[in-house]
Amino acid sequence: MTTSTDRRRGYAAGDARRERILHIATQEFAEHGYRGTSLARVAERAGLSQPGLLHHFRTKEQLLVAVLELRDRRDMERFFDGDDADGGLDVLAALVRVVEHNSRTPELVRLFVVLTSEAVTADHPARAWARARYVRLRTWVADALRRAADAGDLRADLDADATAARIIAIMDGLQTQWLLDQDGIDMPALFRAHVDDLMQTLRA
Amino acid sequence: MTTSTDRRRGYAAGDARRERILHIATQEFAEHGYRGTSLARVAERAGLSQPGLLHHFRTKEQLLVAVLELRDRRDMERFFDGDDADGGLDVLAALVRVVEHNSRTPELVRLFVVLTSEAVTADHPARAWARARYVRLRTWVADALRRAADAGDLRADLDADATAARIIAIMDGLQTQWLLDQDGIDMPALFRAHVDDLMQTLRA
DNA sequence: CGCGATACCGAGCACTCGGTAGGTTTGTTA
DNA sequence: TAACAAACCTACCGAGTGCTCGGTATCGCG
Repeated sequence: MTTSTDRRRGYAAGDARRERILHIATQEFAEHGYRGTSLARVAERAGLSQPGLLHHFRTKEQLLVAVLELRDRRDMERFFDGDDADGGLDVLAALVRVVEHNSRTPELVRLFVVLTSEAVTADHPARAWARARYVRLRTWVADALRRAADAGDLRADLDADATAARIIAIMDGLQTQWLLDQDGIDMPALFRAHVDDLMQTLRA
Repeated sequence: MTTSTDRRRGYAAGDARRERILHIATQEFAEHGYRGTSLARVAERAGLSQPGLLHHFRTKEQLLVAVLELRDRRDMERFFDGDDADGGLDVLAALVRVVEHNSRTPELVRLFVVLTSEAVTADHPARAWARARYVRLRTWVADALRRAADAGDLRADLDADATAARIIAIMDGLQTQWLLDQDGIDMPALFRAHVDDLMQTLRA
């Protein structure tokens, strides 16, 4: 089961196994999507039987949720590590660093691109997650932009919500193009150029 | 089989049936992706048996290819209809119109978003198509931008390839956000704002 | 009319899917 | 050490997958 908040003591072997399962499931979901991933294959790679896997995660959907929760948690930790607090304009620099980091971990980028887009199909278990994630991201970037405007770093009349949506859109769009042609697309450079142009337009 | 260039005479019933199958398959692929779509369901909705469907399209993959070819053809016709020829700066206005049209046909947008992203997974039959489509789109927008620069409408030092990649990225990124929250995201307005900013930055 | 191509259908193939039932072994704790 | 939960296993299920085989009925042309 393993929701994000359970404190179990003992049974270290089980915990280790769950961790390994999540690691492998992350790879499989990234490479084949949710529908294209089979529990049997995940189980085989994790070194147990398929019912053995279902002992730890009762359904395929619960496995997916656990993978997404773990990744969200990891990403949050990573992001609010180097520079935390409010930030304001720093958020743009932080996003550039995120894109640079992403360009070194294509498998995790693939996970988000594949699952997010798969989630726009009917009755997909990750739909609510994808939607909530976008709301969270947009709100978060928009708030930072507003703080930057209040601090006088950006024009007071900027449309923070629209700008946030556009920044996130370009991150996502570049990821797709980059995954299909990693040699032909310089994702970090393209994103940095966009942020530079944005600064030029929005500077107070 | 029905490749894009075959001129068969007679057998109107078969042609009509194929057209209907393609129409339904387009909907199914858009709603469930390639992996989530079943031939049996497409056949049922088209009013024939599953082997009957496979008589017209020998494999699931061939059905997908036929759907993609038809859509590419339709889109090209639509786009090069109102204003054709070179265009230069007109291309940006044309792209704005495309986005506005897209906002009225969410199912077709979904088709591209779902299949393109599914295509970044391993061994996906639409991978080559998605990659080639991006190369084509980028080249096409970049060429138009270069013509606009040559004509003196845009700065001579603009990076046409990078700008083209970014424009397409934002179109795609906005589509994903919009599909997940059609009421919360004003896709045409956001794209138009981006193009306006771009013009301001790149005007000669 | 004759003849080949087209347009199907029913049955079934070999396989995979997520999930269940019921059991044994291993580990932890009182 | 007794009690119990966790960590598996084998065996299996029903449903669904894309696809094939072998047929038949119909269509269109010479």
